[in-house]
Amino acid sequence: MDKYNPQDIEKKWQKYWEDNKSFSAQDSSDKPKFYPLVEFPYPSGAGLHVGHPRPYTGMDIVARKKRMEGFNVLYPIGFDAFGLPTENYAIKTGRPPAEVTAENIANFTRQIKSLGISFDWSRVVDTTDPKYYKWTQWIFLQLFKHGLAYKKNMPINWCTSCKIGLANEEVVDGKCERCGGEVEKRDKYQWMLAITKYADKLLSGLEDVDYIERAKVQQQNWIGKSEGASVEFKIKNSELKITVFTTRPDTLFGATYMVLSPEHVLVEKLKDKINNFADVEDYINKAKLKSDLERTELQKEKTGVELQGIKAINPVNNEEIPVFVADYVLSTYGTGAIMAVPAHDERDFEFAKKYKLKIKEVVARKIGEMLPNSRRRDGVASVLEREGKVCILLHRDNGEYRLPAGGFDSPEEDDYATLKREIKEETGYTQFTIADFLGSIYAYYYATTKSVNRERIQRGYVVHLDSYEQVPQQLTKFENYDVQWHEPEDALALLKQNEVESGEYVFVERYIENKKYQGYYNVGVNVNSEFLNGLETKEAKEKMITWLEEKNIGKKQINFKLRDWVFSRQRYWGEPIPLVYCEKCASENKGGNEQNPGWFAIAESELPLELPQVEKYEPTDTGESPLSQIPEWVKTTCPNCGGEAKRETDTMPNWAGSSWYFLRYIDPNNDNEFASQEKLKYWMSVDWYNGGMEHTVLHLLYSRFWNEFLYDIGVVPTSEPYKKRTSHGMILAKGGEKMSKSKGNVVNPDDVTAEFGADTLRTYIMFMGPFDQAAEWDTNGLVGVRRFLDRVWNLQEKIGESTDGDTTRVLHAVIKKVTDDIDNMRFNTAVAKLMELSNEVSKASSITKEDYLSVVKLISPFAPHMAEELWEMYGNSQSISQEKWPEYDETKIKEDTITIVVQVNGKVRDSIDVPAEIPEEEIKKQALELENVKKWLDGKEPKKVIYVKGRLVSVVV
RNA sequence: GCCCGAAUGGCGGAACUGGUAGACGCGCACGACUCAAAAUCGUGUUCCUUCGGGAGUGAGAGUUCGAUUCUCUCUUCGGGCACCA
Repeated sequence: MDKYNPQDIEKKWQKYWEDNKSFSAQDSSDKPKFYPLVEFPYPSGAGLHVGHPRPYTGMDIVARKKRMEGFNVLYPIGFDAFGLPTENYAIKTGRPPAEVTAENIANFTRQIKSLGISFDWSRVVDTTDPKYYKWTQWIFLQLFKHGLAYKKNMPINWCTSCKIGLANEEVVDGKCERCGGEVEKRDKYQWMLAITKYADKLLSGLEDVDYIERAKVQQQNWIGKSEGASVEFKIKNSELKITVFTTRPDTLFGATYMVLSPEHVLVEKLKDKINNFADVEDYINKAKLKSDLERTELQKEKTGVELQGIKAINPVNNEEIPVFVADYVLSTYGTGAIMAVPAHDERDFEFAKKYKLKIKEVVARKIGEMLPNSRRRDGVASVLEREGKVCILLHRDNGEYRLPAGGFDSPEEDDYATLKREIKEETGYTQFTIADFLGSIYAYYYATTKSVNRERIQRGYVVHLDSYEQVPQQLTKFENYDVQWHEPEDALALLKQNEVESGEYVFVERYIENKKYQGYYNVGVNVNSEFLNGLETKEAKEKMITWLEEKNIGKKQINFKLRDWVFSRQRYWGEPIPLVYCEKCASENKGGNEQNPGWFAIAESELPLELPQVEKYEPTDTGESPLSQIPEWVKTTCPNCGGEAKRETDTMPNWAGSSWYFLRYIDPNNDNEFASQEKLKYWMSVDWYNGGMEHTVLHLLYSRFWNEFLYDIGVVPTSEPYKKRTSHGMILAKGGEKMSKSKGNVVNPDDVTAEFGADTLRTYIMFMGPFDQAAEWDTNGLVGVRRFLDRVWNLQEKIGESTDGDTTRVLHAVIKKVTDDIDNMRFNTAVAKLMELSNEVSKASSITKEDYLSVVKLISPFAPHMAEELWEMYGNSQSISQEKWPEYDETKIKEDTITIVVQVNGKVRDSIDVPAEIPEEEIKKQALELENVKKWLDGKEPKKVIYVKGRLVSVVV
């Protein structure tokens, strides 16, 4: 027998697969289809590192097994090759990006092929190939024609030292990634895609797909749907209005001021009426200078400036309220203005405290359950304090504890008067000052002292006792209390004894936790809100929206965090945007796109609009794309009037090519369509898409958006492109660091395959740990996996006349386990089971050829080269990848004799071997007769004997 | 701050639906083969122990005959979002 020699074997089979097109998918077949997908790589100059093979191998194992289970599998690969690293390399070396890209792709291809992944190499796509980006441009034109692309003035990141516009990803900690220079915002007209029009679809589409939960949650958060209302506030002595978005229209009565973002257009419009405009302008300029980072980092203290001379009118009570400009309000969310409700919003509360603005409470926390025959009696409660202790009253007859509290005697009585009266009556103290307000509670409860149900709004106060002098308590029949002083925590414990959650308990809790009133930011019951009083938040919202809609000053509104997609890059190495601008048509308002006067799509027959050759790839001083430096390319004729016109010189972001590549794999060489309808119907959707967590928001969302759009215009068969989405963990260098060129800790798969072989690399990467978790690279681990493969190879020696019973049983159990594990991407435990199987066979005296080949088939998705070689050696001509996946026989897994563990009081004391089908009574009897069990029973009668079938007997004494 | 996820031997990790914790691999120790070493094969390997046992899955409580698994509180680490009105 020859030794296992992966280097020779692997080259041989890679050539065989290539020559025989073993993994080419069939566009029509009787077999069911299966379309697995991995994210295609960016072909960098650095080549592959060991992180790349993880998703490729994982899905390869799934794909290979599916083929053996009789599926027609399309497992494609390609290259996402537009983008900055190549462009930056071109700038540095002056070499054309296309040339560099071709080299990198060739290298990546060689490396990926050396791993034995069963990709269909006849369908490779390259996003920089004009035959491919012809259709990227075509899709963009469809978006343009359907009103989903528009040009808008947007701030871009401008590096002051490189003098170029940077993509967001190139800005690291507010500095330029390349030179470390300052980055500032500059406004530029940019093409935008209206992804926000698909916000609802992108959100609801998540309900029907099988994505890992994290990916769904991240997308949901990114889309950020919130339901609420828009409300108009009039400005006093002006025709102008301030419109706000709020998720809490129920708190409108508590809106005591308004805030505009520094960028809000109204500030300029109100200029003449603002008495302190110089101050306001100064504040706005300072806010503009702050970078995004500073604005969010300096969130410790809120700042703002009042627009003096301006008052807004709260539409629900016609109160005049002040208006501020403050940068804690974002121009990019909602309407860029808010109504501030300091009592029920943490940020507004903080701001109001600082600028001493009115805080009006309109929502009270709700306590208890609605009781029948409730009687409303509002009142106050006081946390009466003295030397750090608080006053508690003990009822002499029923032992109930309470705080000094009571209801109002007359409608005119205010809180202070009620406190004064009640504290005197119940405690005899008369000298005190109000130290703090603790908020309101809306409570339903049973008043034991008076035997009635009550419904009450209770306002809580911290009351500081100034003198300990007591007048006699004014006891009545029901109010018969002893005054006690307790530490606040003890008081809380005593109040808790009342069993019913009381407002008073909550006040002492707030007293301890907050020390003072902090506002209430949750849902509750409306107070101080006229027609909303007594309503719970949900009903109050609805009633307020109805009221606003009736008065025509507001309406129900849904708002999203998702923003439109900035689609322009002032860069060379991207798809040219195939649009033309005609000044003449624009000024004469002739034809063209409604939202974009003067802009026209080029004729489809002119696609692809190819990237021209240029001398230099640097962006220009003005931040224009390098394409603007080629007059002969820019100059063109207007598709509308035939006159002179200019091409758009911006290019697309590199998210564009990857937003639809899964469609092109289906029909990669089609020159007439991006893919044939027939083929799309056969292959779509992608059955299983695996990728990195870093792409769950942008790439996944963008590609879902494009696919949903293409579905809406009737050119793809499914709304959602991916049925299932999983994620792989990163592979880290030793020490848990990320692998990076600068740290010099990158492991190149070429070195690993040269030393150990591709099959060892593949199997090791799968064995490292759970597929979806990060794993540390450890060369020692490779040794163990190589030993395993050597052992499997050497098991040939065991081939003989028979397989013994134990080995047969293990084989069938492993078939079951491995099949199940692959379906669930539990590759690490699948490999462990295969190792157990090979250990088992090593120990056995012999194994039949048929059973040995079953072992080889089970290993084939992990170590395909070795499996093919062994398969060939034992007289089979067809590739093992065409063979049938082993099936297990449940009856062969069953054991005749099983080991039952016997526990006494939860501790294992013995075990017995019994026939598998032993009756419960019999096993219990046997267990109790065991010497060890008798010893631990110590003569006592067992209280209980539990039998868990096939597992254990538990004896309880 | 908010929302997720995790924590198990010297190390990576395993454990079905609550039922013998530590599968599998690495490392280590001993043994076989060898003049010797490597490779390979075999045996052992959670900790403590008076060898009867006892303790043990980040910490503390709870439910249970029985908890790595379920509930609550806390600690640490990782990830995502972050003034989103």
